[in-house]
Order: sequence, then structure tokens, then C-alpha cells
Amino acid sequence: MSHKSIKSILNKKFDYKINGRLWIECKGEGFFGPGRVELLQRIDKTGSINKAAGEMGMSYKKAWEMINALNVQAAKPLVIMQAGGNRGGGSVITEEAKKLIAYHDQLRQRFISFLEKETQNLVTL
Amino acid sequence: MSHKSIKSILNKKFDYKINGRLWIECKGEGFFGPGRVELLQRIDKTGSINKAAGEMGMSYKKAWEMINALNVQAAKPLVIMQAGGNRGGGSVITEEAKKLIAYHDQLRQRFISFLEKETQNLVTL
DNA sequence: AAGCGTTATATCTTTAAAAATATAACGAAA
DNA sequence: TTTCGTTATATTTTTAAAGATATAACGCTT
Repeated sequence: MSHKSIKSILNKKFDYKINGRLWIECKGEGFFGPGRVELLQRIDKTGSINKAAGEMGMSYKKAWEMINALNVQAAKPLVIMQAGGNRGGGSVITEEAKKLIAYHDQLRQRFISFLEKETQNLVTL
Repeated sequence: MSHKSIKSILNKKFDYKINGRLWIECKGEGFFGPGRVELLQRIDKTGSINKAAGEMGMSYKKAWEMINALNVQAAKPLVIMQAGGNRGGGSVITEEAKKLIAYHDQLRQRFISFLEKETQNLVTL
């Protein structure tokens, strides 16, 4: 046990835990994380950037900028957008997007495991 | 190899990597992370919140709020502050603070290893 | 050609965070 | 008791992010 000495620092009345964020970077800036995952999933469900943004309490503008950045950073487009047409148009996520979401889900699960393990280590140390 | 399919999404001209942040939470809010570690270390070196803040390009006010939050959240004070006295006063970090920094350093190293491993997995997948 | 709901984009407003500024209290040393 | 550089705190200003608003283009359907 390498850090028994930390014990006295933690107030027993409070609950401490290890937490964090994780994302995929591209060229030093954010590429893929929880926010974009949720947006893609809601676009997939609703067929509309507008509706997806509304569900998330996000402005259409911000949502559009997010998926635009995604399409620019990725080798292949992740969202196909159509202005005009049947029912005014809409947006569809690609198979590549679904695969990226699946990869991210597994990555996130490993991260959560890491956090839980470290929290357990902190609390019991 | 479970995600060979991701390869086609990543633009070969760009460099992708897994990145993230990690911190210790107390009662749902931030307790200890890289920013506070650096501040404590600079207080230890200079003996002054004021100088430490200056070195980091941070306002004294913000620095004071950070260490005040630290002292409130921890069971024992991590910084001893004195207003007035020889050379105007100063601040000293406690042994507990040093132990917490040491723990954080090791935690952070494990996190970096996690990130590197996942980045390697992403790039070579 | 008119209607529809969407995408696309610019501009303005609001809000929250950060920074800057100012002032007072502190206490040992000279 | 004056000086010093620090801590402590309030107030104001600046800045950046988010949000709101407005408008036009789009293209299928009817």
C-alpha cells in the first residue's frame, strides 16, 4: 500500500472520486467525444439536425457547426445533409458514423473501468 | 481485430490521438487536478500565492479562490497563509499537500499510460 | 407555382467567465 | 511608528462563449 498517508487528507464526511473526460483529437483539436456521439445518435433517430438539436437543448447553429467540423475532419462524411426535398429535407448519418460510434462506446467503457478502478483505489487506500 | 473498419474514417494526412482530462472530485465538484497541482508547487517554490499566480499568468484572486477551495474541501489545510509579518507574509504548503501531489503524479502517470495505449490501439487498428 | 420543413448563414443580444482595478488589513522588522 | 510585501475582499471592466433572432436557399410534393 503506497499511499496510506493520503487517508488523513480526505474528509470522511465527503465522497471523493476520480472523474475525467475523454475524446479523440484530430490535429490538436477535438474530433469525437460524448457530445458529438449523442448528436449523431439523435440525428439518426429523428432524421433531422434541427430536431436533434432541439432534443438536446442546443441551438441549430451549434449543432450544424459540430457536424460540419466532423465532416471536415473525417476522411469520409459522417452525416449526409439535404436542404429541401420531401418534408423539407433532412440528414442521415453514414455507416462510417455508426462504426465510429461503436468504437467510441467501447473506448468509453474502458475509460469508465479505469475511473472506477482508480476511485476504488483512492477510497480504500 | 475488432475495429479494422474504423481505418477508412481517419484521414491519413492527419494525426489522431486519444486525449482527456482527469481530476479528483469532492461532492460533485473539482477537488484536485493539474491546475491546482502546479499552483501548489509554485507556492512551495516561491513562498507566495502572489508570485505563484504571477508565474502562471493567473490573477491573485483566482489563485486565492483555488487554494481556499482546497482548504475547505480537504480534511486538513493544504496551504498555510499568513498576511503580514516578515517580508509582508507568505504562504507555505503542508506535508499533506506534498503527499497529495505525489499521489496525483502517480495517478496521472497511469492515466497517460492509458491514453498512450488507446492512441496506439486507434492508430494501428 | 405554391407550400412545407429543412439546411445554411449572418447578425445581434445576452450571459457568464475572466481579468483588471482598487483598497484595506496584517504583522514582523527596522 | 513607519515600511514592506503579502493576504483578503469588493467592485468594475473586459472578453469570450453561448444564445437568440432573422433571412434566404433548397428541392420534393401537391
